[in-house]
Amino acid sequence: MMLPLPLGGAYDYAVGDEALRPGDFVEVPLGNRLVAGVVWGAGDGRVDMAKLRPVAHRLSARHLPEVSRRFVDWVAAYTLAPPGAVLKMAMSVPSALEPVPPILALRLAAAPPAFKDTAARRKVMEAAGRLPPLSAADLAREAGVGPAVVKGLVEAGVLDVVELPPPPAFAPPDLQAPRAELSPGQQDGADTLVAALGGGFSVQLIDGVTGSGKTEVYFEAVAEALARGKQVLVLLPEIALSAQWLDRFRRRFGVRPAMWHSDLGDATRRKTWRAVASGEAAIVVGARSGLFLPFHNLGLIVVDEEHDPAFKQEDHVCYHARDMAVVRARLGGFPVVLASATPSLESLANVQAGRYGLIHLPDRHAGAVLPDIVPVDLRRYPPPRGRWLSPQLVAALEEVMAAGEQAMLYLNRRGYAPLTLCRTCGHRLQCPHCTAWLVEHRSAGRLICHHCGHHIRLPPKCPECEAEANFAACGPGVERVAEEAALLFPNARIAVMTSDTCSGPHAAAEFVRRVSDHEIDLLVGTQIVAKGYHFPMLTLVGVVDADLGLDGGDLRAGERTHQLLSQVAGRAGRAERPGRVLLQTYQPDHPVMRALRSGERDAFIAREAEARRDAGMPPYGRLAALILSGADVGIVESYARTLAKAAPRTEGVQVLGPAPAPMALLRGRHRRRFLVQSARSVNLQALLRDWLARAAPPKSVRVQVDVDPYSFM
DNA sequence: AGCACGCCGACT
DNA sequence: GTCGGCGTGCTC
Repeated sequence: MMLPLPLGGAYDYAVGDEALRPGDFVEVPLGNRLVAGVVWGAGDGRVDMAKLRPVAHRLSARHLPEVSRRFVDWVAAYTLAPPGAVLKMAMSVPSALEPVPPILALRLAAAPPAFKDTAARRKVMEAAGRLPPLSAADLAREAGVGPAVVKGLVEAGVLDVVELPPPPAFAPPDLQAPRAELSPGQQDGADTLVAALGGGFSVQLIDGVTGSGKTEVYFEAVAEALARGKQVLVLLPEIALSAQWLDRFRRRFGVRPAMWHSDLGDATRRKTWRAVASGEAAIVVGARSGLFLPFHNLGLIVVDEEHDPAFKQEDHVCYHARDMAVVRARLGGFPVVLASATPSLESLANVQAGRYGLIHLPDRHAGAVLPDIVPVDLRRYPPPRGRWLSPQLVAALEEVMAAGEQAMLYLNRRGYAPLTLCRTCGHRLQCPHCTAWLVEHRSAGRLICHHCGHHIRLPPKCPECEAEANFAACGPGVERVAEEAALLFPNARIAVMTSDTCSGPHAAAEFVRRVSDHEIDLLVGTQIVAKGYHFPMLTLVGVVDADLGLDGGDLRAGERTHQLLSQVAGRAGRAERPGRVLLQTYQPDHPVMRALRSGERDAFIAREAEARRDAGMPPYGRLAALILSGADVGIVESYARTLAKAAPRTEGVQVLGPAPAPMALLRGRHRRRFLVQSARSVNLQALLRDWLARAAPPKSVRVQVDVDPYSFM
């Protein structure tokens, strides 16, 4: 029996008379409570028969399909997570396993017995005769009487209680709906995808610039898979922000797809999980956790914006949803489609190696041209002291504002200023629980730690030298840039869009509407604005600090900056209006800036790939991170030394560390990190398992294994 | 993950 | 004298 708990393995239980098959959901006793689990197979006999407790009962929910169970095992083995922790993701809606409560309705009995006739009762009978079966409350409301009257009639036998079939949870997509006219290039791509649907497992990468119609191309594959009676899963990095994607889906298929993301309500989660299991939900669009839904008949996965770091889960089970989507498709024997305007180096390398097919869509449709990308050298054209917008960018903004068009300023920094220091003694306001500065959020009137949420008001005195408050805000955040813009353009309607001002799908949709309806002239935002939005009147994008994110020891810093800035640039000028992008940088000759300016992405990626190949880094070598954390720094360090002594000494394997993790203190826990690098031929998981088995951590130290780490934080 | 058990400060 | 804080240990 696999239980959705981080237990290290399956638990054995005694089975009574009830026949159980692998995949069945059951309830079993554990300690003094009952937990739901899944029959994983015959017991392994490692636990004494006398110790086994009996299965409480089988749950009525449809079994978890074999392919899902193999997927759970595969992900657990790959990530070194306990299989139960992975299963937990597949059992994220415990209440969905309970029997569906019947929907009861009332209708007139065929042969009612004699009963006392009253005016109120007549009204109810008239309504019941006129309308389809309704719930007691609805019938009372329709008849304009109190609930007691209806209840009385049921007791008198005049109204019968009938059970209604559940209403359809999700309308089936309309496959006959008129579809967008495809260009010849798009049609070729669609044909390739449709052909792939007949051929078992394959991976196709759609590499298409912003506006090239990637979505329309893979919609053809979605339509074909649905027409073949298969279920389809589309993964988006941040489904909550995808109102525009949903609009396009609705235009193509006439309905809203089932959605799956973390801020669904309980009832919707339950309904969706059940509809996926029953097959009623034919198409699901979801965040990464959608991979673990109980599909019985999945025939296609699309991973849109496949390069997006949001697909990497860093907590609990560390996995990359794009990679696991490929695994899920392989186990299910069907194709997976990856799509991006800026594909990941990993996916491009897989194309090069012949493992993935490539569908290249080089053109923006409807004649729109790619924006002009121009670096602004801040060394030669610095902004005035205490300002962040260079004269060039200000001039460009003036032109756009004068023309009645829209502009966007992009800065990947929330708040007003990333650092606050005391002018008297130089003390920097720091989070007590993390290795991080407190970020001033002036609009909220406080300083916030972006890592643990700790917050304080601006103190009246310096906590160090106790001088009367004399703090200096250092560096810009979006709030500060918006303040500067407001000073420069007092008549412009300026809005700040960050996760602080725009949390949840409704707020995001409202922002998108306000920009689309031109209620906003200038949008200042963090990377939230880079996400695939399409604003026809937006003709200028200013990147306030293009260098942000280039430094730090991150393996993918260059690649990611290139992707992010390409995506941001793609917001400019998508309709007939040409767009312009200004990148403020101190490194205009940096390869990332050169690649952006020239549009020579492939050459840039090829150089990055070469550097990674030389360094034996992914995807040409394997990499894993081990993060040790604990409240007591001494215990963590001593365990780190123990681990270091036990480190594997294998040909082709290099262990780096222990070193303080980039966030040496996070939420009050001290962190040390090892990096393990190996050749592709090495079984890294076996090596790590063996290593950790030889030096088990003390109880107060947590070890997190991150195979294929992304964030180096 | 829960939920117990088990040892040290502020209350009736 | 107890109530209860959450550290750590176990659940087939």
